[in-house]
Amino acid sequence: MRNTLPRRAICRVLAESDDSFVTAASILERVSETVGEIDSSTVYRMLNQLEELGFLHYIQLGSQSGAWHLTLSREHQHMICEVCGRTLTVPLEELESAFKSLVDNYDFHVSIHHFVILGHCGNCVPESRSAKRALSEE
Amino acid sequence: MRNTLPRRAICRVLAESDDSFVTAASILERVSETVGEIDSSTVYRMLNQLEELGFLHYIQLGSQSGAWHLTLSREHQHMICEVCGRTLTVPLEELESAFKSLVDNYDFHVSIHHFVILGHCGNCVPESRSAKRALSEE
DNA sequence: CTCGATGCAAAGGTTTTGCACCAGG
DNA sequence: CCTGGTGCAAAACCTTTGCATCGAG
Repeated sequence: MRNTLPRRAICRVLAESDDSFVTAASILERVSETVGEIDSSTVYRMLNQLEELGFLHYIQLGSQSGAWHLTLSREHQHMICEVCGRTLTVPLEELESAFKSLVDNYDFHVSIHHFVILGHCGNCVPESRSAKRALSEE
Repeated sequence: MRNTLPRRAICRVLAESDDSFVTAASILERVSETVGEIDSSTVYRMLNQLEELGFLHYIQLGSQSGAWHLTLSREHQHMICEVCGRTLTVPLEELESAFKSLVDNYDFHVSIHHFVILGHCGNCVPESRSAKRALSEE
């Protein structure tokens, strides 16, 4: 893998993301704020490469765009409130008993990096997708 | 809601889907096999209406397209093998203890209809997205 | 008759791909 | 050098939207 400016820029954004989710769009924006414009195809190619190498994991986040996050920390799962968008981090032990029974009873092995648990937090009332769309348009 | 031919056709497909996931594309295909071509915009408008009425729930399934499924049966959750695509149905009790702790400890309420649990089943070996893409192109 | 539903066409957003060119090693 | 990486442009794909028309009630 060659050491190029777009690569360095993307890696820096990923490093700064800590453990949150990044989208292709967010990377493009962040990079253009610092080292300047790079092409979206470069970002996608890079993300896919890093995913193949196992550094990133892909999930489908919103209704439109996908997101990636670092593989580094394996010990937790994410819960996202569908109303306010807040992301909660749950230690995996919290879910281990349930997931263990899935292996025992169904021979199914959960890959925690490939999905998030959706729901709503205590402050929020669940709404329909269209209601959310209407809200976000205001 | 008026009783029109496209509506009847879409509802029939949904009814026949039992509890599996349907995409807009799968509806279009199925309908065109029976009563004939209808427009995709009609399908999307219909699906969004049914979702607002609470008959359907939307989830993000593959990397590109969304999917809907009937709200009817509330008592289970879906697990999808990322390798072979098989869908397993898990009674909610199986997960209830874990999800209960999420309420107790995080005040987070899981909406089981809005996501699936991804992983791999006993027969399959997990692969990267790009490997899957390559496979599906063969 | 009236309003809601449809089909068509076009637009929007995300992601992928072909290609010529450039530059890292 | 030589291969891999880049930007550009264009395409593919899914979904939404504007608009004129049609038909259910």
